[in-house]
Formats: sequence, structure tokens, C-alpha cells
Amino acid sequence: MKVSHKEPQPKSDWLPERDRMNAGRIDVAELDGGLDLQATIESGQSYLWRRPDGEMYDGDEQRGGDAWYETVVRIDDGSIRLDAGDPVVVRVRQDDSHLDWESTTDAEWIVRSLLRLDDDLPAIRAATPDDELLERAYDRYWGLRLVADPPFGTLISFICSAQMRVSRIHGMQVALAETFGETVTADGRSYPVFPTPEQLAAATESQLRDLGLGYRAPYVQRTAEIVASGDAHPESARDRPYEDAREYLTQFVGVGEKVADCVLLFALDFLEAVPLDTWIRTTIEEYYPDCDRGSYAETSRAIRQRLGGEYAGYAQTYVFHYLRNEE
DNA sequence: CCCGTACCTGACGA
DNA sequence: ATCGTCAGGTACG
Repeated sequence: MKVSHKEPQPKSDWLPERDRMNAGRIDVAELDGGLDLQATIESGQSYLWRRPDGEMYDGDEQRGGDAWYETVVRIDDGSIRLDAGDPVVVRVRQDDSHLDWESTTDAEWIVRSLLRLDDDLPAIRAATPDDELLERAYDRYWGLRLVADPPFGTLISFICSAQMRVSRIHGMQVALAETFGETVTADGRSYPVFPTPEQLAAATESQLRDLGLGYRAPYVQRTAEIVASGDAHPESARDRPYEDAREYLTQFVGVGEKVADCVLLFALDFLEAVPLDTWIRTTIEEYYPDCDRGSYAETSRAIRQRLGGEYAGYAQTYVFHYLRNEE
């Protein structure tokens, strides 16, 4: 792997062919609850993967069945959480019974972490209440997993998500990477890397508007600046109790309670977080009207309890994907 | 605290 | 064609 405008990799006898990809295969049958890779990546919870065939969000579940998905994460001291360290390319593809991966490093642990492959789906489902809507959603997309994306990229992409369509949110993240991030090459191909907080903080509002971010442009720039300055980092929310963590995240510009819940759920392992977006609010109106308590905080408490508490975020993600596709 | 309003922009249907 | 509406909301008064 080569990283642009960086020193050449140190000589290493175990890496004579640095463009050679590592590869591996995970038996889906060994995962508790299996896997639906396309639903997991294209359900609007992660915007940090790409399909080289360019067919993301085309709604075709047949053709998407065995597509490759690619992302680049930074590994620092064995962690993918801190937006620092060397970029690592990760590619995955699912056929009927396997999840194949390729990477510039030995990446099985990264794949397992990003796609939450060690979550015990049957146990999670068993912990959610007996509820007709939940049963339908779980049945329809069984194998859909939450993701555990890098916090900074998640923070930025969900700031961009305000009043925006899923496919366009994804396009923005691609544009941010191509415009402000580095490029790594691996196996003869080049991969844009999501920008670091420093790289994004250096962008101007005008540059960001040119990428189509609209009124989100200053939100993204100022939030990147806060993270780059060291004043705060989304990862710092992890150690707090759930509602404190949500409050902590709202200090970033463009982050209200809903976006904060998305970061908690999709990046920081708060599986009880239920982002109250327009879809879930409609769902509450229709299926759980008694949970509408007016304020975000109180409605959040009520719906979290109704969806089973500890894993309410899992239920939310299934319902979100189900209603968004079946209507 | 709670409430109304302005906000970029492209895609889509009338 | 040109226009109104809408999209995983938030900041601000």
C-alpha cells in the first residue's frame, strides 16, 4: 500500500510485495443470526462504504447480493476509533454462505468490528418485545446488523444527513473524501480516504458548499475544527451514561439530539439509542401513539422502553429499513 | 424550556 | 418546461 504525500513505507521483509492484498473468508453460518451484508451497509446507517460498481441504493436486492463493498479506516495502536494512524483498505463481499474480505492488512478483526459480526442476533431479538411490526421487520431483513463505524466520519456524515436523501448523503461523503482526504493505492487501484479532522477543519465553507453541502457546510467545518483543536472528540462520549453522552455530542455544530443518537448507535456501541427521525416519528404516531410525549427526551425514553430497552436501537434499525422499503 | 422560522440543493411529479 | 414539494434536522430568536 502506498499513501500519497507520506514517507515511503519502512523496509520490511514480511512485506516484499506491498500491493498484495491479504484475504480471508468468514463462514456466515458460524455467525449468530447470519448476515445480510447489503441490508447492513445500504440501510442508511453507514455512509462510509462504497461499491465499485457504483450501484449503491439502486434498490435492487438481487444484483446487490454479491457486490463488493470498500472502505478505508485508520488504524492507530490497534484501534479504529481515533481517526489517526495509517489508512487500511478493507473490501468485503457476501455470497450465499461466505463473507469474503480483502485488505492491505490482516483485517478479519476489523471486518468483525465494523460489521458487528459478533453480535448475537437471536439473543438480541429474543430480548425485544413480542410485537407484530418488529416481527415483520426482523423476519424480512433477518441478518441485518448494526454497524460500528469510526466516530468522526459518522459524526460528519450524520451532520450532512439533515433534510437530505440517503443517496445524496452518501455522495457527499464520497465527495469529501475525494476533495479533502488522502488517496491510498492498493492492488493497483486507488481509494480516497475520509478526511481527518485536521484536513476537514482546513476546508472553507465555500469549498464545502461547492460540494453541495448547502447550509450544512459551516456545521461540518466548525465541528471539524472543534475536533481538530482537541477541545472535544465524539469518542469521548463513549464512557458516559447514555443521556449524558447524547448531551455531550450536541456541543458539536449541526448536532442536535437526533444526530447525536445516530452517532451513539452507529459508532459508539450505544445499542439502546433510538434516533427520532421523521420515519420513527411517523411509526410512533401509527403504532405506538402513547409513546409520543412531546419532548424529544421523554418520547425517547418511552419508545426505548417500548422497543425493549437495551437493544432498542436494533429494533429501530430493522423498523426503519423495513418501513422505508415496503411503503 | 418551548416554539416558530429560515436554511442549501437536487430530484421528482404535476 | 417551470414550479412546488420534500428529504434520517438544527440554529437562532
